[in-house]
Amino acid sequence: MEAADRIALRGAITGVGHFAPGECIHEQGDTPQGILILYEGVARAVRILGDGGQQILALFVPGDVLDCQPVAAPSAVRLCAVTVASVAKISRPALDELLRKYPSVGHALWRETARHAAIQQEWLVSVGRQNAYARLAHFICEISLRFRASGLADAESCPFPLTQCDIADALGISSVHVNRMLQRLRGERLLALSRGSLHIIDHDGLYRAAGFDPSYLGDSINVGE
Amino acid sequence: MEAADRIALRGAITGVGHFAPGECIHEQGDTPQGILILYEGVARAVRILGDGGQQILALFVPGDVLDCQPVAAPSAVRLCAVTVASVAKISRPALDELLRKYPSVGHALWRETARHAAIQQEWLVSVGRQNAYARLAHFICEISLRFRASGLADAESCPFPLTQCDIADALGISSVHVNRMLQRLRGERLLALSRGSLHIIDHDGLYRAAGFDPSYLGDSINVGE
DNA sequence: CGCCTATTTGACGCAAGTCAAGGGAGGTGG
DNA sequence: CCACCTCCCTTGACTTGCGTCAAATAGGCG
Repeated sequence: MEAADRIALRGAITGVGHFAPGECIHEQGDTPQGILILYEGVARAVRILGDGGQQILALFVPGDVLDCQPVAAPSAVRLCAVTVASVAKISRPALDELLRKYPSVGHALWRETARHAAIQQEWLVSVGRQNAYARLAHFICEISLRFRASGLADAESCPFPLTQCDIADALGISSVHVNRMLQRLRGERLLALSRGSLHIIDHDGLYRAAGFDPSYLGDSINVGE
Repeated sequence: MEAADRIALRGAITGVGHFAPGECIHEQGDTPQGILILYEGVARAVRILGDGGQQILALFVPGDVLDCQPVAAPSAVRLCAVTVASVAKISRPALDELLRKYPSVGHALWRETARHAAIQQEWLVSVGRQNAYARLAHFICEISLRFRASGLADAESCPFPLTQCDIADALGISSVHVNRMLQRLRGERLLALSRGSLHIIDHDGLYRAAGFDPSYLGDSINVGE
């Protein structure tokens, strides 16, 4: 994204919201009035199912656009803060104006939509074709890379704000089985994970266990401070 | 999509390709030179895995854009014809020109990207949180609706060009289990499926078994003849 | 008619789900 | 400063949905 576009995007912001962990940012079924950009913290998109279960469909780090769509339509997911989070909002009229004046911003947002579709596609491959062990390893690889890219993590260790139940809801397995597979990853000295902090011990080993290829993670639109 | 945009899009077409069933339209890892729009037939996007397995990530019907992305990047999937198919191509320079002259075409394509992301999201929910029975029912509901919307099916019956192995690769289960679940759907008198032709007997019953809500299927960009 | 591919069926094994109970760790209030 | 509560993690025992292997059957086509 060009510097001029970034400035234009920042100039179009019509409000900033602050959310506590677990708080709902946007409800499933409601129609979004504009787009939301995550500034600080971690958020997630989750589908609530009829039987009480839920599927986590995406995680967002600072710089990501939540539910990036060109037109207003009832949202198919609930957006929640995972950690304390702040979210910039660009209202629908402001967005229309912005897209009209700066067509390249539209392209950048389109690219952002495509980027999230690519990430979701990897999740689909992972959930569809890999066993729980590889799925968990893959998930952790992606998290650690995206957290690092967004400045949430340093080289040493990475914050990990998800419970094992959350991981289970993302991977489509049970939380008990997440625990079993985490034990295994720990036992194989691939990583350490405790008290909300992740440390990858054997980088290559973990990538190999996951069959992980990071090329699908492009650059986020990088809205900046 | 506006009529003017549709005309502009059609005018930008730089070539049409014809493909036999099973033939590869675009190879995984190659960088697309422009965008591809399916005119006739059915196509699919599939990820080839290292262990010989594969995951079908999308099905395309006439009017769909294959792998709709704003920028050229190595494709993460292989695109294959399922039936005999013809594909219109708009080369990268022609696309750039088109987007410059008709910004609203860009918005339509962006919407198409978002639409396919929404479909993929439903697949992720289905694969992640539903059992094989509901997954299969859901898949068949979607197929039949999309085929009908694109004019491939009439009210009576619907062409069904996929083998049970194909379904297995789409749903992330084994082909033997697809067979078992199909037997069950037949036994419950919800549908009939034989010799490449699908007939839904109990519409409501099938929707209920699948937990299917069709609202995620928006309109395709509808390029027309 | 014979080949090839897709479907069907059965037997068996395993990865993962479910249920249930116990143990920490942090937070809060007395 | 301790007691208690509430999440979350951990473990074990048992169950089951689905995978795998293998063989038989059925169509479609040259």
